[in-house]
Amino acid sequence: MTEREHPLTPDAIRLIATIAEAGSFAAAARALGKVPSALSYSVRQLEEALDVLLFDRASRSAVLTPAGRELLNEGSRLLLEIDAVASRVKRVASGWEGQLAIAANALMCPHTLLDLVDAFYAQRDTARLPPPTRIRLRQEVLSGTWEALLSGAADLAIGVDADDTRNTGLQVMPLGDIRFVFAVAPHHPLARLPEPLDPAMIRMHRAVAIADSALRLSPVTRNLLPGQDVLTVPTLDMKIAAQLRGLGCGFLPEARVRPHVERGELVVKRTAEDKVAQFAIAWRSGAQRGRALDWWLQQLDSPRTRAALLEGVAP
Amino acid sequence: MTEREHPLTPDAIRLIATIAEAGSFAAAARALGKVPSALSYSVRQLEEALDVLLFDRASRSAVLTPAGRELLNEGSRLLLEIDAVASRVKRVASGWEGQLAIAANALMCPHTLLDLVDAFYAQRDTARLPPPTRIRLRQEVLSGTWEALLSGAADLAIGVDADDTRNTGLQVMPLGDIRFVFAVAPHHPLARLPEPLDPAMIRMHRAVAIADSALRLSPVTRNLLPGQDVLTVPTLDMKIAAQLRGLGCGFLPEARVRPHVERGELVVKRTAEDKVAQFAIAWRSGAQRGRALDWWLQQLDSPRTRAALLEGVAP
DNA sequence: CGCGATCATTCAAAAAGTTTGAATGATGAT
DNA sequence: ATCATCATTCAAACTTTTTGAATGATCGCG
Repeated sequence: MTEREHPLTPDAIRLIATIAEAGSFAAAARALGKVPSALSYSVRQLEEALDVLLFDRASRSAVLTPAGRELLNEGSRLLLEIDAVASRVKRVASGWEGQLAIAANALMCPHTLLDLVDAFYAQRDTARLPPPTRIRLRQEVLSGTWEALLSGAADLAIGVDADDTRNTGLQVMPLGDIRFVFAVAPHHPLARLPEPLDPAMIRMHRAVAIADSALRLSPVTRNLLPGQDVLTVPTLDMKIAAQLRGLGCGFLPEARVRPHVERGELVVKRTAEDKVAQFAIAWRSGAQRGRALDWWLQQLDSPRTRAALLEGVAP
Repeated sequence: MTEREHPLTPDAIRLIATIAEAGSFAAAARALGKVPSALSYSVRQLEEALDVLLFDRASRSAVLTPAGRELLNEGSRLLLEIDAVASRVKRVASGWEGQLAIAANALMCPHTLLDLVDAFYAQRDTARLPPPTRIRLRQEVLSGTWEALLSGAADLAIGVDADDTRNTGLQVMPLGDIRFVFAVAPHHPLARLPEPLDPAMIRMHRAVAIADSALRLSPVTRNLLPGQDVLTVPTLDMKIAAQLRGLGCGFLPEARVRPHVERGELVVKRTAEDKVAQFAIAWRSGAQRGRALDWWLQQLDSPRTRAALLEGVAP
């Protein structure tokens, strides 16, 4: 004898809902084109399997018990989810990925990323439904973007270091450059010194750096001079905030701090050499390419979108 | 002919999961005590109903298609939810409410409320499960607590004004008193004046009041002298913060501001008369009393718990 | 390359589950 | 008190699922 089948089927839930709505077994039977005894039989099967009375039998009309009402409430929600799963399975069968994980370098403009997510979900197919693919957006710092891609935690990486050569099994296309400037608060001692700043003078002041989000590295930073004090923060925004408060000095993406510079809240100081970093987009080439990844790669192929990611200019 | 039944039943999902886990229809059939053709028939029914191929038929072993994998993932989650609903329906049948809405006066100590919620959910029955009742905790100000109860939005009200007589269809039991003190920041002008404070002097300074959360009232406040300027804030914490900053003056619950007074951050000034408010607990007596409401009323029957609610002392 | 074991699928027959229709007792409206 | 409508029970009929046999395909092994 095989395992007993689960009684809480979508049709069982719909039956309870229909009876409750119709007010009686007889009325529900008429609505369903069945005879009342068929409903009586099915409800009894469900009640016996759950070991719970769903309808009050003392009354002639169909009155739900508290448990019956609970089943009605929770069951209605379940039906919606079951329909959603069925719909989603059909969509995946049509070529969409179930989910797409995107690792974005923290230097990428978050507004532009969210604009892209918005545009992705604004798509409508012939059934007027958005793509079924669940986008998982994650933000990484420094080598964390590569890390997420190589480890399989991400399918697409936006803003990987173009000079990094760890690209086995990946496809890469250029994204563009980000120009960095050395910035301090107006009341910071370095703000008053002549340009270009002497490295020895820089070393005497605390740097503000972002902790690398790469999983296996201990918190380590870049662009630090040997022996320099350092304040480590988790995000670029906090780095900017710290430097605005004069808590330290360091390089910041020029586009992101331009408004602060224009308002006199930060001072840009030239250093011995300009600092420009080159970025790229990378994705795993092994797995079959779905429609969601296709769409994102197509968007990222646009110079305008790339510029927006790098500079924070709306596309 | 009646409407076609929904194909995504719990047993259908389990079947797909069993085949995927076993690696072949034949192995799954052996595991289920059935013949392979029964599985072949059921899978085909499901695939035809969804109009989706779930298994790759080119291979002899059972390989899921992307859609099949999606069904497996989402279906596993659905099964857990379906089981949870069945379990919950059984629990409700045993006397627990599906949910219990509690409206607490903002003057009640939030930590004590959360302690009670913790203790409620820490209960375990013979099946080692917590109560199935979902607690909906809401915070109200002034007559909002009564309002929530009378309107049916809440089943239990903690901290209703004992002097309010709108208790038709409700049961009430006393909770206790809250002593209020008139407090200002040390640098506030009223801080330097002799006691008891002259009402004319109080009227010349802005009061800080909390907006009444009662639904149908326009924002109106209590304990204001005619013609007095008033800053209205949404919460007691913000009222305290505003008064700490010297933004205004007014009555505050003595227990809640005692630490600030002890640290010299607020100054208590005597006024023409002491202010003590009496509070009560009320619940709707019409509906049958479930085990969750029973539990809460039992807890609130304790003088120690009441004191904790009023004074912020841990029970 | 040939052979044997195992696989999935098809199909007729059998078994199990659901529905029908008749009968019965109960309830509510008049 | 009477009548219409209700839910339930049960045997018969209908529908769905499972079985067992047959078939063609695939994979591993010698």
